Amino acid sequence: MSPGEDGLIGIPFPEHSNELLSHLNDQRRTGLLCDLTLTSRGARYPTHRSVMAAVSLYFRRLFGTEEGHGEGGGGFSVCQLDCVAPDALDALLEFAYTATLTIPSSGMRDVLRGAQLLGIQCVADACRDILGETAEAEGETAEKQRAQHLATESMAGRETGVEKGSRRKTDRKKVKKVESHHINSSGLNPPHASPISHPSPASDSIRSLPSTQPPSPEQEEHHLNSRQNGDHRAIREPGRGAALNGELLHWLHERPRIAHPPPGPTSSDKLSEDDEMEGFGDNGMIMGTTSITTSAAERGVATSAVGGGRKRKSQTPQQCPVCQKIIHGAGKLPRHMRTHTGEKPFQCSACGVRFTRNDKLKIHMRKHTGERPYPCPHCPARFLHSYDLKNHLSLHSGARPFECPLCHKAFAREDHLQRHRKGHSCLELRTRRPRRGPELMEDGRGEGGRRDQSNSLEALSLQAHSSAFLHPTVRDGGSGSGAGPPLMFPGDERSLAFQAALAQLGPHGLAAYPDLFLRRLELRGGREEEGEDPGGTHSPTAQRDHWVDEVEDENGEEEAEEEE
DNA sequence: CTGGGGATGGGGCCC
DNA sequence: TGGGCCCCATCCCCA
Repeated sequence: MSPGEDGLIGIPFPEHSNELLSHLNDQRRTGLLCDLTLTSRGARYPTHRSVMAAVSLYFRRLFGTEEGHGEGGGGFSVCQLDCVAPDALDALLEFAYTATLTIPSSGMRDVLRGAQLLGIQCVADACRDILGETAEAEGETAEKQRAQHLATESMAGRETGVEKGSRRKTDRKKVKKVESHHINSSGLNPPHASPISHPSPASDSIRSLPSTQPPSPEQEEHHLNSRQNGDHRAIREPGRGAALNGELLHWLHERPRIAHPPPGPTSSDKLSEDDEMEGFGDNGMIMGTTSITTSAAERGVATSAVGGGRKRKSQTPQQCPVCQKIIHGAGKLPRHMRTHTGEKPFQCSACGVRFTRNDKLKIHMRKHTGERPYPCPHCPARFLHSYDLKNHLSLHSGARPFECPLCHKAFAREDHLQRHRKGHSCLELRTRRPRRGPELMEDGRGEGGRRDQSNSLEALSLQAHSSAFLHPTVRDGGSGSGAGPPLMFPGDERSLAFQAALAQLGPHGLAAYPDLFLRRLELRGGREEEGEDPGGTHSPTAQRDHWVDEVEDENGEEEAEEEE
């Protein structure tokens, strides 16, 4: 490897993330390098600003705001979070440092509340899913409580706030952000929800603020419906009481509405017009895509929510008493339960094979009847399943939309890419640095081979926790913002917390994140001004392709250098 | 290791 | 609300 290769070789260390977390957790337990102490009702939790900024949107915004003061993360800080129950805070910290959330069911609500307050989306989602039904029951009361809180709440004193240092309040704007941030602590305002914050004299102690409740599914539904009905103003205008409060509450558990690529920096000013970005565009924060790995389910919800044409079916999620999993869809719980009981009530009359589901039996029966209802239009092949046909069709088209970002090998199927990624061949190939171009062109860059980065990167999307450590803007590269928003935003507060997190991760940490790796290439190439949309197109896909091509061109150039 | 077929479980839509 | 049907993601197995 030549010196010029820095940043180009991505050698994944799958265990690194875990080890890193483990070490950080050790440091936390021993207080080593801890530069932030969270307190809750007397309990103190030493932690690391970088970690908290990486895992929590709340802190990300908070520290991003503070960076402007030159604090640089060097000052020892105390953040009083009395609004988060100590047990919940403890659980959330455990999650942050271990990727595992361990909580008693009785404490679920507190954890949910804390996750919402701190902007830990995946935890909030998980808790909310589990609490879905019961939260509904409390919805009305909680709503009233929040409305009352909003009317009466006031800022917690700065001495309880984030920085106990002597940082001057030179920037009223920034102070205001922190203030609204504290409202968040009580009324669940987002740190940047300034348009609807209620700055008030810092008189009340944060401890005096009653605890808050997470929004119920009904509230979310109401909110969603409002959005769907185009009634955006109703929930955006300040001073709308409960409805406004609902909007405030929504900021942290904003789910991805759709899989379409979030706009890059160049289109951020359009965010406010986008349904999914509503309420955040004015902050320039890409919030609607906070969630990380959009599951198929989430994408489904997203589609129905934004598609406009489809109504969002009111589904009452049911919780599996065995695995606690929330099963969506009416009548789906019995079906799910059979996966636990092993009950297979549907038996094939021909061969006696039993199935847990009758639709599977029906498909199975096609074997006996010879029915293959999915014929390939290009060849005589016929298939039992539609997805088999889909897979098969990729053979005809030659499309290999799933490409390994490390070795650039392209696959026709996502699961094959995943399998490839799990193995070591990828690492091996990449280390050898085979010639790229022609091979790739044959494999996946043909007509249909215009790689679908959306799928490709999405397939490589990080595990939930790891993703939670990535800045949303970066994570969203997987779902399409890959329009090439730069990894860092010079002068942008978003970058600072993220950089801090990266610093904590170290260079190897980056290698563990494929899409990050790609973006690092871009940065390294001195393309920070990418945000200016140099390609002249605002098409996310076009931009992404353009961007990826340039990255590869860059690789090619460096290979040439290497040969020299 | 890769390509391909099949199995499994979950969610959405519809009745 | 339950269930049928379908699609999807993922996993497993085999050549």
